[in-house]
Amino acid sequence: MTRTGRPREFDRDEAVRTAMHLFWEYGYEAISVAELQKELGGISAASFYAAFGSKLKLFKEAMSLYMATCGDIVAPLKDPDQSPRDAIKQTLRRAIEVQTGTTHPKGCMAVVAGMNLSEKNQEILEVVESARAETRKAIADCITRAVKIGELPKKTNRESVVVLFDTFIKGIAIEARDGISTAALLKSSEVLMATWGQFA
Amino acid sequence: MTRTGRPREFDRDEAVRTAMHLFWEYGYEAISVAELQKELGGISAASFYAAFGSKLKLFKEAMSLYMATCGDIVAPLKDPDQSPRDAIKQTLRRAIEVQTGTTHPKGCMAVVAGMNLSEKNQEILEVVESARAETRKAIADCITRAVKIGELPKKTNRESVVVLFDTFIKGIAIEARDGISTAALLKSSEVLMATWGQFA
DNA sequence: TGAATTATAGATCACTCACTCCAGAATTGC
DNA sequence: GCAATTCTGGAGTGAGTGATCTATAATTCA
Repeated sequence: MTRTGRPREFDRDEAVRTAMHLFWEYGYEAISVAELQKELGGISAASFYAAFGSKLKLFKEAMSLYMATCGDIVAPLKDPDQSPRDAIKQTLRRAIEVQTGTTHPKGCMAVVAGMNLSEKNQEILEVVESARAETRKAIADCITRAVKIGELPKKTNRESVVVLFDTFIKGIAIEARDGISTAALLKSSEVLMATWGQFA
Repeated sequence: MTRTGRPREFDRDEAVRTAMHLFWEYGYEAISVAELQKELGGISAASFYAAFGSKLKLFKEAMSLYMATCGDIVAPLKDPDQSPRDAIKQTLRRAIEVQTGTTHPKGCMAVVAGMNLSEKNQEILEVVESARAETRKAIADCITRAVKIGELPKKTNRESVVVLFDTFIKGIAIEARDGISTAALLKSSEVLMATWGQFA
């Protein structure tokens, strides 16, 4: 079933990817629709709204793309065949490598893209907060599993451990923005992981 | 030496404090001058600019106030009579208690207030980044002192330890914004501190 | 009292914001 | 060819942006 009507003159998927990078770099409010139009190939306002509906909808699409690609650092945590300890280790490594990467903006989009919002754009807050909650949930499930299979003692204060790792992961976003190197963050994550046996 | 001319009809210091809270809550760009005027007691634009010069200058004043008051979590680190370990412990506690406090916005102003900036306001970036760098520097000096006085082994990879604590502290800002409790963060900071002896 | 100084209210500046409308162009199905 | 459909450029929307202007009000000092 071919689509009728005049064909779009730009690649929609590529445009969403570009928009993701722009929102990631500047945040929702600090990148204007006019700038998006320009960066998306100099498309007109009419084309922009015909293709994406609104700035808000485009952001949601960009955020979904992010979570499905760069932002998917929690995949190892969900693998039931993997040891929880190794899974956390890998998730830390992935978070650091993505957030300090050079092929895209620094930091975690879920942390940095919806930080400064005026009253009228509070809906964006829900989008980024639920994205951040996903990561936290995945860590919590992993730690629960670690206790269940005996990799952590039964008496472990699970919440403390979850919050410890989650806080570190969220902090990476700021460190990356401040230019802290991949190597330095990886080493500090090793120090953090070396404490696994200490948890009580 | 009394000041001549018509006296200001609002309390300038209180206005800067109010502005600090607004910038802290919404970030630099997401709070407009018009809103600032309204919250500062319904002052006119003329009064605003006569008192503060510009939005940028008011932000700088607000940031200075923040660093001198709420944001001053690093004071313990600079006390040469205090054990570095206790100093770090106290700084973590202060960071958590301030950032999850209920008398002001959540999170660290240096982290959250200048996150989303358009090209024209990059000067704000320098302000917040240098504020964040202050904290990092204070931690680094403290860890150096810890090694010097033998509280940490000479072979300690200092940068890793500094980045570990700094990342955790910066992460608190995000956790606080996400509603993680003071208690949960304090417990996770204790878990983190329990690893002090592990550093190698 | 009157000059000097400073703060005020209110109008206004050029510009940007997200978004819409319209007429025409490019495609598909018949 | 022709209707139906979709996308395009360009003009334009009202509301909001940070900042300035003018005229006037309130104060100190002489």
